[in-house]
Amino acid sequence: MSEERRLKVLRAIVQDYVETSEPVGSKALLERHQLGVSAATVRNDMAALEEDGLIAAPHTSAGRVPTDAGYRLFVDRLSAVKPMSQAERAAIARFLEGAVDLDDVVDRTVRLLAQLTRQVAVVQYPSLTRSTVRHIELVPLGPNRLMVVLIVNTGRVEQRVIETSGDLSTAEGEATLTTLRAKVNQRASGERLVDAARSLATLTEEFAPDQGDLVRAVVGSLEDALVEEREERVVLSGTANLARSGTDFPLTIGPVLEALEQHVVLLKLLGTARETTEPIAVRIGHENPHAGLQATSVVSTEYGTGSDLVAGLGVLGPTRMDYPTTMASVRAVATYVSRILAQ
Amino acid sequence: MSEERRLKVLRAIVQDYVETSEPVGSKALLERHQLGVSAATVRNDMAALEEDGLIAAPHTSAGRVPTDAGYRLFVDRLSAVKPMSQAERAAIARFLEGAVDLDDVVDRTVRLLAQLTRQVAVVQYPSLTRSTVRHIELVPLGPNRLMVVLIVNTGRVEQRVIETSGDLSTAEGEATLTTLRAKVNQRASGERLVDAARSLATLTEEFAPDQGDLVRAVVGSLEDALVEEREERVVLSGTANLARSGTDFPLTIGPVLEALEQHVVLLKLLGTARETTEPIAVRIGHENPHAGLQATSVVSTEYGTGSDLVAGLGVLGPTRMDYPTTMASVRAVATYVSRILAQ
DNA sequence: ACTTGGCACTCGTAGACAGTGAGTGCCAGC
DNA sequence: GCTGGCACTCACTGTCTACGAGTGCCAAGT
Repeated sequence: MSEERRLKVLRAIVQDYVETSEPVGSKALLERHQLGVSAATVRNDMAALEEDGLIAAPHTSAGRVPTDAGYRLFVDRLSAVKPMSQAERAAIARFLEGAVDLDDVVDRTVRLLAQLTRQVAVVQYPSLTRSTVRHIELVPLGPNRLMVVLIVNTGRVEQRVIETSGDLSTAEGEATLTTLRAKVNQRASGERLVDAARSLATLTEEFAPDQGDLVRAVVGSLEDALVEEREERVVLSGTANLARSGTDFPLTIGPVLEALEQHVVLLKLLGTARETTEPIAVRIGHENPHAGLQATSVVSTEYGTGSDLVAGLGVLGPTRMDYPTTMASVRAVATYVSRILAQ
Repeated sequence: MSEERRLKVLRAIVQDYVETSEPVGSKALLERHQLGVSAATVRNDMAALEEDGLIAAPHTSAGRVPTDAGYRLFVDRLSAVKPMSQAERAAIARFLEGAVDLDDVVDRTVRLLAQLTRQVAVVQYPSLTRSTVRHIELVPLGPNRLMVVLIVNTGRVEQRVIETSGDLSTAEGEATLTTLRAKVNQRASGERLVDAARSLATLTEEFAPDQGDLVRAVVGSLEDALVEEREERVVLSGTANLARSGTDFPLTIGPVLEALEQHVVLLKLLGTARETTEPIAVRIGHENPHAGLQATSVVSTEYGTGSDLVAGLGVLGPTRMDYPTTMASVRAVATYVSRILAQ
């Protein structure tokens, strides 16, 4: 019994099932693929595949459907990422190039990805980890309220509002603020975020004790913003595609939507993309940690400019998904958005 | 035939249908409400109501279901906003008070609203229309790229990146930038956004012709940001509730999700809230302009601090919705978030 | 002029039942 | 190890029936 032909059969099953979304039987397989063997032989192979847990029958005497393990094997060994046409690549590039700022880049990326794959697209905001501080601004909002604005070289802006104990509206208060603004920028500008945080920590010493509270408050809030990496934000698009995906699983669409609302879950999904050695990570069905996503697959990858700016991006859809083309789209979009970000 | 009793019947039908999500017949109505009349009488009344287009029968010999017009009458004349308990109000206030910045306020608001109403919540970011400019920062990102940051007194930050023709990295370029930064702030700081835009328009005259390009570019981008009110952003939460809402309309959930992704549509929905005189606007079924939302209702209102800071907020759900309690939740959340924003 | 009880009628729903066909498993032969 | 053949299993479909919820209408009562 040729191992090779068995895999061919598995591949044919996956392809047919993805296309028709119906369990595929031995006869249908013969019609649609030139396997050069008879139906009975295919049946034997299918029995073996079922034995191995790669396919399963929903019920007696229906066709077979790939299991998660079957998809996994298909993705790992039976498929190649489908190359995209030159025209498609050009269209992607053109669409992304119209972006005016970082928000717009991310926005366009996520929309594009959703449209290309006709699935739910998830894009993480570029992380600040390796970025540097461009500028820090302190804006008084009232006698006891101060807004701290952190501008990063990638174009991201972080803002915090803090309550101060001393009165800022007095002449003395304003003077302190001016000094503080200058010193903070002197220490932090141009530094990497982690370094800036470290450097700011010792700033309190340079001020009189009675200004200590204000300085501590400002520095504390900056450290927060710098270290906590709070801007681990994600954007998503194409949720409507979930409803469209065949009569496949409109029943379990609820849990999926719930999972999508918990951005922490999405971040974890995209984060694990970095743990693999593969350029494109695929997580299939039960391989997903989250309970609501066990009927879905996630195709994700990294994007960004070198080691400077790294984030994740990907799509989520039913396990019955066209992996080769989806992977191609994800890869292409990641490539081009990285290029745009590099300017 | 007492007009009054007929309305009582309509109210009973709406209430029962909202609760059971099944067409309600004359008999069931008698069991659950003390109407003091017989089934036959109720039937006559129901026939009259159907004649008036207030209720309809899904098919012969099933119960009746309210029409959009029926809900409308119910909301306008047959129901009162259900007051919330002191404990609930306290819980809302406590939850919102934990917010650390504007983003967080909006985020918490939308989550809270979704959870309270068990529906899809939509919150618009506070609009800048009446706000004033706090500060403008010009940050060079490279020899030919400049980031313009606009900080508004409400705490919002807008950013744009522009390409410049002249080289900014020369000494001369930096000097121009410094001057420009000073002049721009001098003219715009403290002004209302529209006024600032007007005031900036004449700025070009103060610079040498060869700097005109740069100045024009910066001013143009600021005017964009100031006038275009691009930060008409909306956030939403609770989309998973759509799936849960009975076996009501999981069929048409697709179009709804699509509509929700088009933020322009949502903005328009919230915007029209301001056109009514009612404190809380209710748009029912076909009253919605968007085709995908004709099976849904929107309950929305304004929030913000006086005339200074006004935006919309609301929830969206199936037309079969508990209007009195939903309206109560929307009103309460709007009240408290306004209070928080007023500080 | 309403209200009421009664009654015939309509249909949607649920259950039973048989027929059909896709698909399988197995076996004997090549 | 492949192939054709054959019996078997079930899901699916369509039809038929019985049931019951609910209506519309009418004649009688207040």
